[in-house]
Amino acid sequence: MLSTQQFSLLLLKWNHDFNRRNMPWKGINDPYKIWLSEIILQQTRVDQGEKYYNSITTKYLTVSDLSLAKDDEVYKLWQGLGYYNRCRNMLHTARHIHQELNGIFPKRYEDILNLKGIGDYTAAAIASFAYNLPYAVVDGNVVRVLSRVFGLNQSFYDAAGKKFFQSLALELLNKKKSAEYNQAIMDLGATVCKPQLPECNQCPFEKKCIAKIENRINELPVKKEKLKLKVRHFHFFVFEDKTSFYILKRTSKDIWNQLYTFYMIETENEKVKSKDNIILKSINNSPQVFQQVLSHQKIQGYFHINNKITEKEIAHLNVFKINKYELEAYAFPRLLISFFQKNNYL
DNA sequence: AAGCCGGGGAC
DNA sequence: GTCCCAGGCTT
Repeated sequence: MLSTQQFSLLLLKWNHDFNRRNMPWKGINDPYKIWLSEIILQQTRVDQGEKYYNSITTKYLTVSDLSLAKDDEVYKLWQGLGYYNRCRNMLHTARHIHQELNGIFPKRYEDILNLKGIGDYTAAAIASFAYNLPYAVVDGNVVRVLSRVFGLNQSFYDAAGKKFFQSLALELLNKKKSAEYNQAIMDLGATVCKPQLPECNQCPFEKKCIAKIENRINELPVKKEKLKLKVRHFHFFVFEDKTSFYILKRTSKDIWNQLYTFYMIETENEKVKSKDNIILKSINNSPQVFQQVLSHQKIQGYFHINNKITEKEIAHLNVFKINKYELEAYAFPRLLISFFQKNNYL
């Protein structure tokens, strides 16, 4: 059995000798940029998040710069990244720091944790990377590495499991080199101890890894129960003239909050019944159909074009008029981007 | 505790 | 198709 000292030693040696992973935020200590990178990377692959990190940090050099930006401008930069409440919380926190904290990022773990959009993982990441404070990160990478190396059948997806892994991770943490250690274990998980086809021959724990020894690599970590896909039917009504579209901003707690779409209704199936909306007397009944599969729902998008509607009727809807050349100023869901591209608007 | 929130890359 | 990603918030 591996002692905590051995674990840390082997990990740091691997990090020094073999880890060549490089990312724009790696090794920096600006809490603002570290915070941005961590928010962007929540449930998001490094490859996917990197260009968003670059564009946001290029446009807003400090947290105060970001705090002064317009919502729509920032959401536009976030477009396509998903989990849009992260963007909402990010703006809230930037403005809180600018207005209430004189633009100074908090330095204590508890204060960092209290910021909107920051949970256990992100607080530990910022505290260790920016200030080298002794807090252990527990993300998907860490759970996978620890589960395999120590052969843990504990699930991470309940309160007891979270506590268990956080406790173990803290015990293993090299308290004097928390930044280096935390980065190393995540890098190991991302580049060697991968979810599928891990490269055990490059792993410093190969000879000690319980999962490897007992041939349980594919069983660990204990998987999260997969959620069943709910199918939803969204009917979009494209009101347009030569130069303009009518769009609206979504403001419910539903999917795509704060993004823009056409006027839309949701129905039980692919059919729109006249009772579904009295305004839509003359809907086009052969819409363009686009589908988007998300992790938790499948969305069928029906785009009804050439709708006959008067200005007076439009006034009853929640929409406003934009010029077609303004499309690039608004953040749209992927599904609408597909529609715009297919019809050569983008 | 369970549900909800996007989108995409690797296989 | 399946898995899962530098998770967190709401109910």
